[in-house]
Amino acid sequence: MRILVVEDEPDLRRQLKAALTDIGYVVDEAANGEEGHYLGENEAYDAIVLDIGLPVMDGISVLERWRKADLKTPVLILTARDRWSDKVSGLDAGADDYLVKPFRMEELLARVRALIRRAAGLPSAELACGPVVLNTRSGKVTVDGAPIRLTAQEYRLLAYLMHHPDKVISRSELTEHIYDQDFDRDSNTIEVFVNRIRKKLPVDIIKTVRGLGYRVEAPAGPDAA
Amino acid sequence: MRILVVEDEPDLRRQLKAALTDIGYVVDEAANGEEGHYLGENEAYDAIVLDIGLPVMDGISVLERWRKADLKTPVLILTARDRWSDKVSGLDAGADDYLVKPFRMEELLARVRALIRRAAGLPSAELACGPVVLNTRSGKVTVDGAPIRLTAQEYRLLAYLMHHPDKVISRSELTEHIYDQDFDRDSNTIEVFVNRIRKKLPVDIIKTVRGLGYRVEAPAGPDAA
DNA sequence: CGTTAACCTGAACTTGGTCTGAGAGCGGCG
DNA sequence: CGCCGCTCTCAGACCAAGTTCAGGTTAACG
Repeated sequence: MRILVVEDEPDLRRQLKAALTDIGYVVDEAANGEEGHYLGENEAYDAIVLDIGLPVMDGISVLERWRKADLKTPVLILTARDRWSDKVSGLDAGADDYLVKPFRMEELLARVRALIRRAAGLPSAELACGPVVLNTRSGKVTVDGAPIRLTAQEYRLLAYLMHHPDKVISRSELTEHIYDQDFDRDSNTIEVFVNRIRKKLPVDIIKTVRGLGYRVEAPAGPDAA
Repeated sequence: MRILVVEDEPDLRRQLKAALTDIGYVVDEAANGEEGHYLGENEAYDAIVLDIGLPVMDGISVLERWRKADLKTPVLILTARDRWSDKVSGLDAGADDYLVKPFRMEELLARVRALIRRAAGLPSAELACGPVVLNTRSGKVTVDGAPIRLTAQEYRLLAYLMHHPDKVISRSELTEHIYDQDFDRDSNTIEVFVNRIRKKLPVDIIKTVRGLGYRVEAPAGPDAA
């Protein structure tokens, strides 16, 4: 998953990036509203953390512009404690959640995770596909309860696919979401990681759709329901 | 379906082609207005994506010429944010929709899909013919709810036929719309694919009209069916 | 009813996308 | 500084989609 952090204060920005990176996300950062707005509109993020009190272009305006341009990425806004009304206008402008500064990093991580999960329309923090279970909270994958050791990239790839069950994900969409801005397009790393994951999982939940990309099937066949 | 992309900036052109190809369209590209104009007039497209700010011959002129020549293909124009008036003149010149740069690829894909659908006079993104349902958004075909595995070409062929129910489609019209520029005319691939589709679908919705081509019948006869 | 041209169909062939193993590059950690 | 594990690159093998071909079948027409 790829996250955008828009925060002017260098120290907090660094902390946010570090914490989000630690739990396995790919993070881009913007130091002001203008840059943030541009990135949000042009890159593919799974969630955005947006400080409301920004120089150059304030957070509310950025958010409003995004929503006007029909950007659906979930946004978590950060507000100062003494600017209580910002929270309301932020939610009005289309924020999906808010957090009052100062906050505990743990809290933020939990909320970002929840945003990504809800945006994918998933009911639980545990994504299951047959015997394979991916826990977004612990960042662990198990098969029939037995833990599987995945590297960072392997996990990101699998997590992204499992967040979009039954949907064909193209190679380019995958690279957009598990790498940051600059990455060589014509490379077969995606295939290599798919291969590795397949070798580590006893069941092959990743189907390749020739010419289009990959797809993991939803757990339970929705059969004659 | 076959799309023409007229865009001078190589990077954006590549992205557009990639995205449209990803969702199963056949894409031709032109790097300037002249080339674009020529292709649009001489090849059979189902939709055209046209950048307004082009060298050699600007987009508005291209579009005007097409419309003057009575070309009815739906056209989506791309305009720069700061050239607001272009949008208006573009619509005046006969554009069917517009998008302001920068835009999100998903947005563009949705609009192109909608253009093609509307041009065919279809009310919904789901094309039905008896028990056979083709979903243009997900690119999936089901019969009585059960999914059918089609290859890329099979899908294109079926989609084109189902976009024009009750109309007899000639072999040459089919090849024009599911292949790009250079394709060997005297070949029986169309017949082979029709055959394959017939074998995959339990009901034969593709009727052959001897000497003319193929036809799928409209879903439900209003009454005495 | 026979002839002809159009169409169908199964199988072989070709092509290009995908897979996969081995190894180089790189950074972290002891 | 050297080891180790992760990531990426490359080349060749592999495989399914796409195409061609050859022969069979069907409809149109006199």
